[in-house]
This record gives sequence, structure tokens and C-alpha cells, in this order.
Amino acid sequence: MVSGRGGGGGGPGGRTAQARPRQSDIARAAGVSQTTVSLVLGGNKAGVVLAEDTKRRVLEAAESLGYAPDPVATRLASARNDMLGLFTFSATFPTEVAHSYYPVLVGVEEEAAALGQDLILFTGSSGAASRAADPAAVRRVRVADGCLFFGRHVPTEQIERLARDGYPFVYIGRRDELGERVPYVGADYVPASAEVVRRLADLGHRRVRYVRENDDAPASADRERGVLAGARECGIDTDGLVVRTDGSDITAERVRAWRAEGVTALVTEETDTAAALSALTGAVEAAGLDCPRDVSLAVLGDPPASGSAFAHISGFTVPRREMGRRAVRLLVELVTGDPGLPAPPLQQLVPCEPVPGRTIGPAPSPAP
Amino acid sequence: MVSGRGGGGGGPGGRTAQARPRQSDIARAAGVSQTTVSLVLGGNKAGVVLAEDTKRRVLEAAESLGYAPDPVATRLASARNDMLGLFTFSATFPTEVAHSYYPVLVGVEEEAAALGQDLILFTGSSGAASRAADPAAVRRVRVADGCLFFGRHVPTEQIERLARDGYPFVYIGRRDELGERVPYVGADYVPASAEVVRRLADLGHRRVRYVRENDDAPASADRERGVLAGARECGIDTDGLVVRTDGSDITAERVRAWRAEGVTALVTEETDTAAALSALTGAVEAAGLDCPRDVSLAVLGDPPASGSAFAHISGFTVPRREMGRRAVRLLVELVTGDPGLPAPPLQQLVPCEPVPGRTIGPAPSPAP
DNA sequence: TCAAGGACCTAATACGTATTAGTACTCACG
DNA sequence: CGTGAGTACTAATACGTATTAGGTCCTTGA
Repeated sequence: MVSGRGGGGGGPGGRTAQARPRQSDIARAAGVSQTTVSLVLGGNKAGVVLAEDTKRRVLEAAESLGYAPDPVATRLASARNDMLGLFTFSATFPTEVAHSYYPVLVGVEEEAAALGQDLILFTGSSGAASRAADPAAVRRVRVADGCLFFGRHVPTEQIERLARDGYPFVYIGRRDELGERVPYVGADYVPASAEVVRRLADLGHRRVRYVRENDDAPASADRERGVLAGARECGIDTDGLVVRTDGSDITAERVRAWRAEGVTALVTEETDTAAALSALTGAVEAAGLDCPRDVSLAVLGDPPASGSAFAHISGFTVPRREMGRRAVRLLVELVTGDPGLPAPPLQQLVPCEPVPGRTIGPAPSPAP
Repeated sequence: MVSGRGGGGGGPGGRTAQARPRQSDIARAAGVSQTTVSLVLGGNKAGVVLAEDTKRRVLEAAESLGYAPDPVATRLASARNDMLGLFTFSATFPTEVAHSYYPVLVGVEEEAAALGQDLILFTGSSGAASRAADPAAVRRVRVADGCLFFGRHVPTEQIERLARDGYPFVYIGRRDELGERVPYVGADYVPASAEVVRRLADLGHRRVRYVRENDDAPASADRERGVLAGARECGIDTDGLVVRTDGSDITAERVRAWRAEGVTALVTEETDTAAALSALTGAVEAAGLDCPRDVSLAVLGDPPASGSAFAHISGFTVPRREMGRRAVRLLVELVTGDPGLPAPPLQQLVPCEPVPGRTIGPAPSPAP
């Protein structure tokens, strides 16, 4: 500490900064102690008795000096900083996936604001791609009272470290690989996926193809489970129902062949990469098929960016905003949680909302 | 202070939460003093000589305890945080204006990451609409080394307070009302607007209407100035050129009337509310006019959300991402600025990029 | 053998507020 | 006049880190 208050600083204001008044300045002005000032201006939670007149004098002095409490000192003294972290695992700040990241962020921010928490966005230090891998990056998270984690690729080891130390955190999105004590708020894909299949069945579809990503994220696994459950329930043929792809092998020919086999509905999923989704919509378009006249189409998740031909695709929406909200709520409960009180459910699923869309219609006659 | 560290907390791990490790914990583990730890982990700006071996022991201990410095304490002790704030003035977190807020955020985040700064999103306390009004909300900003302000409605008094105290901040968007010493990074609307008018003039347009919002944000004023300058330069009639609206009085009739008067091009602006923009596009559509056959249309700013009929409207884009970037760069310069060094330009304008679009064409014959 | 100088660390304190454990004084009652 | 209960306040300390002003050993040279 070199600066003797009020020195340089070179803030935007230009001229030499006036030192801000401290509680001790008020104390001097009002002829009381700093403690008294703190009691008058702070909540006086302890219930210390103070004379009306003293309070008045302190308040007047504070007013006339233009006192504003120093939030930094306040926080230091009260051991909490009312800050939640948000750490995103992906190469850089999500730009392309704006449509999927932003709603979560909005939900997080809303609820954080409602609960009086500020939000620290961790930017994973300088390294670009290394962010999730960098142990130091994850460690920095501890500056916040608790942290939200969002994104697919998770540095399990770092996180386990935090968990062992009892650091409070919540995942946004399901996390099976980390055991049942890891808190998360995910989307409830299973019933929503089953319900899409049911909708198709109600319209007479009997042969369906479900084109899914070729990876094993819980989100994909859940949807598949839902699709299979729905199919079985409604008497839809499960033979060859599930088709895994990285996108490259879904061609117009393949779609036409399915159609020839009597397939009348196609279902796919929406993920970070959207490989399956874009491959399938591309192939349907290339095959010159009309939705829903020739074939019904549904996506398990949000439609592609509006503007595309499939902006009004049927399916369901992932409740990202609500997930963000709930995650914050859960995290705050963990952070402030009284060990005596009953713990909140650590793993929560939020229902998805069905989207009617315009690409599901009655099953056409088997031959195109 | 009641809590004897390490007590409750109930982190996800289930078992009792470990308190975050302090420098003193590291000191104990490494068999040195807290001072030494601070010297090793902090910059050791004073240049105190330390044995290599000691440094190593401290670093190892820090690593194994999972130490992360407490930003609040760091800041109170008057060093720096490497945290920048982002405070948004609007009723709540911008949801509708996602297209305008998100790019800024992305730019801010990118540059912050590049400069090794974390980002605190300030959430303006609990009150929903009251955010900007709440003085306490603005004050909390001080936990960051410096802060970016973004949004139209600015609590001038609070900000002036910060400025007087020498707290570094930067506005995103121009701010005339606060004098010339207030740092901002804005978009350079004037030449971009003039250039749009010039484009129209080059295609033969002579009568134009510029439909602008009925408010006095600098952004709107700038565009008007640019439009007028461009018009004068190119011999476009300035009589009745500028039309102010809150959106309600721009009807299909009015557009037809303009057309009858020989108006061949319409220009509007994009703002937070988009009142003028949506009113005008709505009216043109309702009037059954085709762009650019019957009338040319341009917007000073970004097009409406893609998916709309006017997704390919001509005009220019606001360089939001770049503005975010530059604002961070400027802020960091202010924060780290040596008072001796030459100050960076406090008020910066970033050029807008022309967008050809599909709604500007040659002027049609005067009679429709 | 002693002083000077270097190498290496640490004690003490500051930052501004919150909180706890008192202190000092008054009044009333027995 | 001594005790217990208030009333009205304050001294002391904690929060976690940064910084400055020493301190304690060693060497080294005379």
C-alpha cells in the first residue's frame, strides 16, 4: 500500500479523485465511534440499542458527507461475496451456438438477479482451446461462492477435486458419469421424446426412422430411450428404428429408400453440432420430398435457426431458460444451505414443451 | 463474525464443506509466512529475493490445496482483481434484444479472455425494473477493477459519483450528455448513414423519407445527422425528409401517399425497441409494395431477426462485437494506466459495415 | 574476531466494514 | 448503599491479501 488516499488513480473524471468518505469520517463528524456508524448504517442485526438522537446525527453526517459503503470491504467483512460463477466448457465463448447458450445465460442471469447474486463469467484464462483442460482455469472458479458448469466436455478430475473440497456447484445438463451426488439441472428428454412418437402414431405413422448423433452424451441417450419407449407403447416398429450417424451417410437416396420401405416419418435430434439434424433436413430437401405431405419430420429439441426452410419443424423445445433459472436456485440453496435443513433434490429434470410445428401430418399412403 | 471456518456449507460432495484454502493455510503447509506466500503467488512487485526452493514449496502447497485468491480481499488490499464488470441498464437482462446484446457480450468476453480478465455480470440487485435506479446496484460495481456500462437509460448521478472517485469505466455506445471526459466506444453512425443515402442517390432516388424514433438517444441523432449530410451532398430533397414516429402513425396509407408524392426510397433505423423499423416494414407490406421494385428500403443498423420478410434489408451493420472488444481494451488501458503515460483516446468510434441487402434498387418511375 | 554486506524471510500494518464482548453510567428497589 | 437491570455506546478483533520496514543468518574481507 503506497497510496495515501485520494491521490492519483487517473479515473475517467480527470481531476484528482476525492477520497470517498469512510465510516470513520462520519464517526468523527458525528462524535461517535466507527462501530456506532456501522450499526446505524448497516442493519444493526445484533439489536444493539442506540439513542434516536445518535442515529439522527450519524445519518445526517453520512448524508452530508455523501457516504456510500464500500462494497468490497462489506463483502470481505461478511465472508460472502454474493457471486456465482458460470463456467462454460467449450473452446471459446459460444458464438455459433448462440441460440443454445444465450437462453441459458438469460435464465441464469434472471434468477441470479432475483436472488441478489452477481455473476462471474469465467473466461478460461488466456488459452483459447485449452480452457477446459487447464486446471488453473477451473480452480479460479473458487472465487465465487458457487459455480455453474455448462457444456459437454467436462474435466472430470478438476471437478471431483472441487466436489471433494465441498465446493458447491451445479451442472446445467445431465451428468451421469459423475455419480448420483453430483447436482445438475437437466432437460427431461425421455417423456418429451416419447410424446413426439405418440403424436406420430396418433396420425397413423407405423414405420419411423430416428436419426441420432453418433455420440454418447446423456442427452442423446435419453432421447433414444424416450423414442423406443414411445414406439413400443404405440405399436411402432422398432426394427431399424434407431439410426446412428455422424451426418455423412444420410443422403437423399437413403431417404428415398426409407420412403420406399414404407417409412412415413423421420425423427432426429438437436445437439451442439447439429450434425444429424442438418444432414437429415438436407437429405429430405435434396430428395425433393415435401413435409408433411410426403413425409413427416420432427426434431427432438429446438428447430434450426429461423430463416431456414425448417424453421417450423415439429418436436419440442428444450427449456433452456428455465434450466438456467433452476440451476441458479439450486446452487444458491447449496451455497447458503443450513446443514441442518433438509437438502434440496440434487438432480432435477425440467420438462420440455411440445412444439406443434408444421412438419408433422397424417401418414401418407405407403407408396409415394 | 461468528463462523469458525469450515463449518457448514453443505457442498455437493455431501460431507461437510472444507473452507477455501487461504494464504495462511499454504504458509503453514509450506512452512513459511503468509507474507512469503503472498510474495510468491502475487507478482512480488517489490522484488523481494526468495530462494527458488521456497517458491517451489509454496507453489506446490498452493497447488495441492487448490488455492484461489479471494478477489474481494485482493481488491481491498488495493491491488487488482483482473476482473472487469459489465453493467447493463435495462429493466432486466436483455431478452428481446438478444440480437443486439449478445454480440456485444461476445466481443467483450473474447477480448477479456485475451487480456486475461474475468468478467462480472452485474445483476442490479433484486428489483426487476428498478435496476438502473437502485444506487446500491451501481455501487457494487466497484468490486471489479473497472466496469463497462451498456444500455440507454443511464443513472447519471451514480455514474458521476464513480467518475469523481476516479473509478475507471467505459460506456458502450456514445454518451454526449456526460461531457467529453467520459470514455466510450460507440458506432460511427454518421458516415455510415450518409453512405446509405449516397447509395440511394447513385441509383437515382431524389425524394426520400427517413423515419426515425421519437427519442433523443445519441445513436438516433447521429444517424439523422448522417442522413442529412448525405442528402445535402447528393442533392436529395431535405424538405420533410426526416419523419419522427413512435411507430403508431406509420400506416399503409401514409406510405402510399409518400409514394404518390414521388418518394421512391424509405430509410429507417434500428434501435432497442425497433418501433420505427417494424412500423415501417409493416406499413410497406400492408401497402402491398414490393421492394425494391416499387420502393427502396434501407435500415440504418442491423436487419430484423432473420425469418422476417425483411431479413435481407439493405443498410449497414452495427459493429457490436468489435465495439465490445474495443471497450474492453480501452477499459484495461484505463485500469492499468500509468498516470505518466499518454492517455489513450477516451472516446472512440468504430466504423459500421455497409450491407448491400436486397431492398435497394434503381428509383422507379415517379408514378406508381 | 568483527563489521559490512548480502541473501532470505517475516512481523506488522493497512485496506473498510461487521460483530462480539465488553465498559460506563443511570435508575430503582430492597 | 449495594445490587440488578437497563441503556447507550465503544474497543477490539476478524475478514484475506499486499506492502513495507525490518530482522536473522551467512559470507567475506581485513
